[in-house]
Amino acid sequence: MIGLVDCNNFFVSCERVFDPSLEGVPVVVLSGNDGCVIARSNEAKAMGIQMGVPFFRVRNLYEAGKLRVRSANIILYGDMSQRVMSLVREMAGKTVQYSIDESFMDLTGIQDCRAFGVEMVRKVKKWTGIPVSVGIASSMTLAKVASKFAKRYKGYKGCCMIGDETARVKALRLVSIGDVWGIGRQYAKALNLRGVETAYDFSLWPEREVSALMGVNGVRTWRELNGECCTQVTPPKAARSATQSQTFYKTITDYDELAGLVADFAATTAARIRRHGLRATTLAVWIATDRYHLYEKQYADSAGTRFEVATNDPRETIAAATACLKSIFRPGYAYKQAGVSLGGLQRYMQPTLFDKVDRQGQERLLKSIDAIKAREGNDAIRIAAQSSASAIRHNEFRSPCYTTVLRDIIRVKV
DNA sequence: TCTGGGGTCCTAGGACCC
DNA sequence: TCTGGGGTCCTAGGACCC
Repeated sequence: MIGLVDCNNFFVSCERVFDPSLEGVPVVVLSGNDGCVIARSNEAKAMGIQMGVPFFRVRNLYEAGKLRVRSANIILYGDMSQRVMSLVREMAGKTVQYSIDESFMDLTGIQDCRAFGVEMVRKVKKWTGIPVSVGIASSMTLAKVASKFAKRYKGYKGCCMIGDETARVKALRLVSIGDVWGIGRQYAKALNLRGVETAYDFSLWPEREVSALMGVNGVRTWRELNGECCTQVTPPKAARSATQSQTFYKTITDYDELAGLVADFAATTAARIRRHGLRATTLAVWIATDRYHLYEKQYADSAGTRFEVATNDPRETIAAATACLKSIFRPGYAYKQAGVSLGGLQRYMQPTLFDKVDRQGQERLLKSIDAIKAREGNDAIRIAAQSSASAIRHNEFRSPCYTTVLRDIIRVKV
């Protein structure tokens, strides 16, 4: 059997661990720049607040004291995630983390899967403060379905298992096709048009028709709903690309200001892949004006380039990103978004015959920079071209980094 | 009705996920 | 006034090869 552990309303739950006054009341967590709602407590969901809704649409609720609000604190959530996931690994053995708040588990060999799941829910809550749900079934897609039921009905004590054919059919009849993992908005619409309302309707379709409409991924989802296991719990492959992008709180018209931010993206993305021992062979830069303000002059473009020798040196990524930016920047526009993406990531470096860079010296320098950052903080050392993207981020409702920054550690009154 | 056949590589765009 | 950010995979089509 395959299990899925899923943290309930994860970002909100993290905030609640350190601020119990958020317990039992409507809470939302906002995206970067406090743009839109990216997590909701059950109480906030019950008020009808939708995922992804712009904050200004619900700000009145906050001002009326009916809604509590937090800016996203990814450092805190990342650390809490590690605590939960390491405990899950310890209990289940073979696991694969699927996202910041979900892990799949291979439960082969476990006698009483449901009892195991119930115990996991209890233990994770007790040890980390985070409430989780566990879904168990013969395939990943069905385990996803099961975890939704575990959340929906209190009687399951946090763990639902789809263990036989009767349970499978009963469950699929209760799930709308759009709520199935792998069926997004477009396919849900297309399927509704063809008379498919529930996951069960879909599971009865002939495989040929599924294949014609949705290709190989659709067939995989269809088979998994029918109980066949098509995806194994295997370690994730190394990342193939890494991106950093930002929607700015204000618009930017000045080239130098934009170039400083793009340089910062290029440098931090390089640092990120370096931490994973990866190098990039391609780089792309994109910029765009405010797509929501159509009465303003619109412009968006991107440009890419290729590295002769795969690199994770911020000096090289900054130089490449700056050249790309120069080729697409048009004066007279108010830019609202920009991003840098490194692609073709690989573990090895193949030097070329005419490479002019001293690669060993480069490696030594980068190691020294990383060591200084590790000791003195991320902002202790930077390339002159970089400005600070985080400095222009707007976060009105930021909570402290309780678990990762010493001065933010929680105080207990005596 | 008719068009050779079999490949590879790259890119852009579209679907999906959290 | 104010609308996120980070990914994956597949497919179709074009350029090119023999």
